[in-house]
Amino acid sequence: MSATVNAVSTDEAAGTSQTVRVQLRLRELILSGELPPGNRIAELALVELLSASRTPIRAALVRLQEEGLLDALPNGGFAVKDFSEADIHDAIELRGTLEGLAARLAAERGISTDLLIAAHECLDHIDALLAQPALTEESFSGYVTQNGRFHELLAKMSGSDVVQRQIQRAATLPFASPNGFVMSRSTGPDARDVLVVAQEQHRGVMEAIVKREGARAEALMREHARIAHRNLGRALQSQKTLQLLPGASLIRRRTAASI
Amino acid sequence: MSATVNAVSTDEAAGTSQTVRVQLRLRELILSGELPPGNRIAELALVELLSASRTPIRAALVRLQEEGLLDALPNGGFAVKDFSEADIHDAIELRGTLEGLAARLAAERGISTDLLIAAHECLDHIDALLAQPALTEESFSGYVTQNGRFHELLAKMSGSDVVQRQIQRAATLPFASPNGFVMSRSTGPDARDVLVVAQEQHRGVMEAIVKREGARAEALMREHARIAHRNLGRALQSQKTLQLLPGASLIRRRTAASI
DNA sequence: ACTCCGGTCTATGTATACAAAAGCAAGTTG
DNA sequence: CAACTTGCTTTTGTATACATAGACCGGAGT
Repeated sequence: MSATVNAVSTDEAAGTSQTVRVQLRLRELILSGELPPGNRIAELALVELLSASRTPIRAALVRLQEEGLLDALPNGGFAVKDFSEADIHDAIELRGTLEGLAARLAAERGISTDLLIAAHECLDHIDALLAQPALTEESFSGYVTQNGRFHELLAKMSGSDVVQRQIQRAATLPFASPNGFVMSRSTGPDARDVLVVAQEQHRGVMEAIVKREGARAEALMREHARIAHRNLGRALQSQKTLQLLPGASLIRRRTAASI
Repeated sequence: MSATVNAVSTDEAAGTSQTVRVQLRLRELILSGELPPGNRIAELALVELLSASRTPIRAALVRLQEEGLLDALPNGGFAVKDFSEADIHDAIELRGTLEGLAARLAAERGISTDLLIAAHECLDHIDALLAQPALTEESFSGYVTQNGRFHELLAKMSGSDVVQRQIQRAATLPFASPNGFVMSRSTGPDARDVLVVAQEQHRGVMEAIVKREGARAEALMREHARIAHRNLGRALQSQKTLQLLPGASLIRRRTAASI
């Protein structure tokens, strides 16, 4: 399928098709702040930047638009979307609602032992990381990994592909992702405390699911997502912690001086 | 932008670009049951069927895949997705949850008088339609219009583009749409009663939103969506009412004899 | 007769060529 | 001096050509 010589200039992981490679690379460019929001994206620039022809680039742009990272301009072309603080707040609330739905469905329908075991492995892992009084950068990285895995498992526990898919879509926005603001909180005295609280909620949700307490599982999962609200507020106050947030450049500050 | 002669074979509404035209026509083909689920879609067949080149067809296919109507096959190409009864159930629950979120946000944040007036106009219109003891086909059509408009307005009342967008995405599946099963219930003795109940819930939600009762608004909206669950069960029992459901061919019957 | 292998062929992914519309700049005119 | 117009340039949307990978079919061998 892949045509011609497939001149892989950047010899990095490009095992897949051009379209996928371009899509991944484009997402990186958007979230890292190159390709600033608002301006129209010139396809020709991407051609030489990504060393692919316009066709796969165009396909990737369409996919990213459907994902919600790009806006379709009225006269053709795309621009990187920007998000107000309110948008981010709502995106977090949205993820919480969807994860709450997943938790409720899991509780009502029951989950497979495989998923139960995997989830408990996750949580045990996090407990081990939090057992130390002080957190290293490594601990944080480990938490991020396991936390992401737990949320992924929870979506699966819903037992519904439709719900799982929608959760994945809602978490595409980097700030709405379960790990969105975790790294931005890695410094500071109460860094560990936040994770301890989050982990307590993880345990609570699993207990509720096992006990078939749907309403409790849902409420806990919603509240769990709301940790991100507080983290958002803190992150916006400090330019330093904002740097740790992927896609920080997409946030449209209220006090925007430009234009 | 639009190249060449733009040979509009079917001279129907084609004011927009080729891609949009193809996308709309393709959705029709999928929901109407041509392009049966499971089989790979041959792009060349679409070229002569839609009289457009492969490029806009391909773009439309990608968009429909992101919408969830198509599956990407492992070795390239797309196939029309099919949905189990459980999938449809979950899609309805999902829409209910999202509309519940919209209602709660509307209640918590308050809504503009413009939206309030528009919503009440909708509901008054429905009341007028239901005032007659017997329902004509025209009444039903009117209900569908106003019902769709009400749900659209409710999404707007959330005050959040993010939420509104997600609701729209969740309602892409025809059975998950607010009007999905309404037509399939247009016959039968209790047809009017169902609409009366639904309208009562409409009124309840609006009252809750105005009174700033977020939890009530959310719960009512969820329950409102669940009307579709019962309608789904009835529709599946009768082949005749199933014909009235757009996209009925996408439903994978449990007792599928094929393969 | 069944299986394995090779050739052909079709269909997808990709690259590129082309046409038209939007944006920009410079020139001209009131 | 400003505003409008006109022509060019840039850029997108579309059409098409090409290369490769998987599918299908036929034949040979065990």
